[in-house]
Amino acid sequence: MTGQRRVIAQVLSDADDHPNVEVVHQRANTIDSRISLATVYRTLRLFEEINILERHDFGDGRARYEKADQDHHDHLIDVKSGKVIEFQNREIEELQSAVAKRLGYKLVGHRLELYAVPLGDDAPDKDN
Amino acid sequence: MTGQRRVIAQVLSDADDHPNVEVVHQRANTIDSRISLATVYRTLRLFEEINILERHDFGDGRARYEKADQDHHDHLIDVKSGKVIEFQNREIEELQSAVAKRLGYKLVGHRLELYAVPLGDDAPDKDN
DNA sequence: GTAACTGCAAACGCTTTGCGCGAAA
DNA sequence: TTTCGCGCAAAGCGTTTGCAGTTAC
Repeated sequence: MTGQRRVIAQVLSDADDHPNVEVVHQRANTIDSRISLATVYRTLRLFEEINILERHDFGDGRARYEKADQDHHDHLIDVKSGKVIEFQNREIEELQSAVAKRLGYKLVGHRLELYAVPLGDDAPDKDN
Repeated sequence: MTGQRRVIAQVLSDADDHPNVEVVHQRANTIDSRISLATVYRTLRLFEEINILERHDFGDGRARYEKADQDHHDHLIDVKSGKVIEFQNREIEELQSAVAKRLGYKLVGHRLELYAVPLGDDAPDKDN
């Protein structure tokens, strides 16, 4: 266990958001400025493989990470601000398994993301 | 409206799967071998922007396309074969809106993918 | 001392783009 | 004729990797 890995682990342990690799790199460098981007990539991948971290792809073309959680959750992405909110819904989970089963499959994983705008903030969309 | 665009439109109109760009390019070249990959990329993006096509990302790192459908559906991906099955489930859709609302949001889009293995085919996974 | 890890820079895979030629209207 | 689309090759972007030097143990 090297210093770099400890720092990167710390960064993600402290994070309460879903930082991408560049952001992890920046935060790591705040603690120790001698950590290269390649090491961040390598370490994040390593941590993902041993299930310490989860990798997500929220459609912006870069991977984002969070610590692998005890209890499963999905994500709602605020498309105005980019904020990510975690939620759980047992009913949806059960329906997913049921759908798979009905199609002759056993569910082994899923991806559910809700893209949404704050209520009361949804003026008829003028183009931005 | 050029010949290339007509061919590419045809290819996706005929497709009953979710081809990636390379596959679209191959199929297009079967009809007219003078269509470049760049044109395929440009045309698919164009068609997506005017809502003739939908772009998907099933986690393999390349975009996949299908014609924009009248009725919305989600996807189940057979992780053994890579096959993609479309399905609809009104209950899940409604629950998604409800979840968003409960969090103070209005749902504007979502992504739901089920990753699954064929029933009876799910032997305790030996490493592949 | 040895194996594992790191930084650097080069390479990678998918996608986009600048440019000059050619086709559509 | 004038605009728009095309093919080509180069560039862009996030990510991975070969290599030589450096660390952990």
